[in-house]
Amino acid sequence: MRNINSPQTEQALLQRANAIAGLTFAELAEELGIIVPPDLKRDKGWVGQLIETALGAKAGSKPEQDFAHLGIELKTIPINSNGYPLETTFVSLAPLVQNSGVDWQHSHVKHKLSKVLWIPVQGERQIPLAERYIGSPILWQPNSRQEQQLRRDWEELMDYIVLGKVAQINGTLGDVLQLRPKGANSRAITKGIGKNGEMIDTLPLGFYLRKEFTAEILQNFLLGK
DNA sequence: CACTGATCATGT
DNA sequence: ACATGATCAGTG
Repeated sequence: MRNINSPQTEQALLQRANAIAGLTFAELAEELGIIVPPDLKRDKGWVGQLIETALGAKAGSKPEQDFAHLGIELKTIPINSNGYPLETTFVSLAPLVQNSGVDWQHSHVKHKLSKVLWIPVQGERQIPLAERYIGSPILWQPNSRQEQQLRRDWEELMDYIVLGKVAQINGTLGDVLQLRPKGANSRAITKGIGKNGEMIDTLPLGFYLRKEFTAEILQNFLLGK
């Protein structure tokens, strides 16, 4: 696999992202010497890692933005033929303990979403993985209304966590941000706060952006907003 | 058929 | 277990 250096400026990153727009996964994978799997069933993160490699993001599991020196997080987003998101977007794990005093301004969610480079990709399963196209990049920062929506949901959801109501949490809570399981499987365990304030074993949860929210980001870009 | 809950791969 | 990258798939 060819090594690609990390872009040193936002402009250079955007230039690279624009350069791969219009390629199929097969075309980009060949350039990079990467094998395209038959489907994503056992390679759910493959598209994200393909784009990371192409744009020079460091691979790995480090808990920081993809382009920390640029303050930019990279996200691929699968869309249908109408340009509408096919999936929610994972943001970060929810802190289920040691979270008293954490406010929105210092939250992982706010930090991760402060600046995101979205790469729309074709995601419909009827299209063979190799033949799916990469779309044009969208560099996004939340506007004041979007940040207010995120903050309101984050604060509501964190209240459940801090007040020992994790057992009452489900994916229906939150207008634009939701909490859903995030782990190897339903047997995954982490520490949380119980209804009497005690430490309990519970399912790890992650913050996800609802499709309606990311759809607005993509739509605003098309409208030149 | 959209959505929530479940799941997969990999590195630390 | 937790962080990265996400999509799968049963069901209301």
